[in-house]
Amino acid sequence: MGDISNYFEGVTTVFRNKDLLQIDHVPDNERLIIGRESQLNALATGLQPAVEGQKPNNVLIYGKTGTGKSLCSKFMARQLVSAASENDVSVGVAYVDCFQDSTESQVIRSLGSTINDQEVTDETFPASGVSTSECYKRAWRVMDDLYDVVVVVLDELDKMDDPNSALMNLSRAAEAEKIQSCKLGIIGISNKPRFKDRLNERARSSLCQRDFVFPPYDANQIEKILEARDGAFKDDVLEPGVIPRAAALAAREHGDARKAIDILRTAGEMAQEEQADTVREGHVDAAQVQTERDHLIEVLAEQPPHSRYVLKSVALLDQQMDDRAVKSSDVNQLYRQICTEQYSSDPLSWRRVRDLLHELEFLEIIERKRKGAGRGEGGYMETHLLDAPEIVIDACDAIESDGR
DNA sequence: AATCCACTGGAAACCTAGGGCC
DNA sequence: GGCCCTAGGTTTCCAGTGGATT
Repeated sequence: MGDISNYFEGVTTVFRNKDLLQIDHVPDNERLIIGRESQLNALATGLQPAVEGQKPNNVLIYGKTGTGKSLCSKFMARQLVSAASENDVSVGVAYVDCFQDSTESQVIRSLGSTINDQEVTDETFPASGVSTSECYKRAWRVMDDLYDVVVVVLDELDKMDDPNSALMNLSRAAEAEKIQSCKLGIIGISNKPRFKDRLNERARSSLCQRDFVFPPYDANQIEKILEARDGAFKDDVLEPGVIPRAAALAAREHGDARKAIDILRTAGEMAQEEQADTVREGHVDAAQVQTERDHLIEVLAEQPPHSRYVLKSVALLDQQMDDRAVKSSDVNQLYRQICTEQYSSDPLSWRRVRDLLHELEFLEIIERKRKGAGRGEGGYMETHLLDAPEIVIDACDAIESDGR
């Protein structure tokens, strides 16, 4: 081995175990989960029967982003698997993010392929080419073949196009004798408390056997959460004010622990980049701006290019109109102009632009209100950006230049 | 309270690309 | 090879809507 490693020498690192600050990191000790004792207990009670190989209760969980819903569900599912295996009960857990897999067909495919073991069952779950009902049948066979109990975690359930049909099919699997020996339990996770209203009678009664709420964390709890993960850093790297500062910033926005952890990790990365020995409060403030931009870029990068052109038009109008409302038809006008002049591509139809605006609203990047302008003037939609226009424009441009 | 209009958003249909099964 | 499936992006058509003005 020659001296190929020079690149890594002499770079001081502030991290000891950065994994602790990844958002999907699930602690292996419940003492590291702060302030969620009653929720963990409720979850455990719901899942309890599965330890004996019985059917677990279906559970519905509400709570805003970053309140520990996914974390607790994953943690408890893992506990369940090991507790059950001591009784010789084999439990399968399928975690499905309905934001990514938003149609019934995608959900069942994703579910199937996570619990599947092709070597044993000889089943496959191709992304296309097989009907949805065939995928269900394959999933039932996999469950019967491999497991005594299967727990399906449906995260971001409110982001599903039509949750009813999938929920009905899953919850009624046993009654309809689709699966013979295997028991199936569902944990549904939703950001919106009103989600229940979108469900029909059957889906609601089966899913909502038990439901409970994850309240937002307060600044104190967020501080403890961050402290619980300070092993991510080397000793004495964090200056005293850092954690309280990060906690305060995150608590200001509806107690989002995920955001707090993001900010802390980014602050560390920034300190490291400038080869500082310690992470200071200044890094935290800079990290907050950075994470906001990063988040925007992450979301926008997955959108079709024209969605970004539309958003950019909104941002430009928002910027130049001071506090006058932005009308969708104005957005369309500017969008058409930007398309031909800046990106030299054919603008999409007016109808499609309205759809893109609708999607941007759904992604919580813009906010809209319907207005009527009066006799002979028609009605229109008032659009507002949720972030500063400069950040939005910057993020759009960053993706464009990054894209190739 | 009736009117009026541009805008809104649902529905249907089209197209392309990707793929499985017999 | 023919027939079946799904997905994503788009267009076309159109009934419905809000609220200031009459």
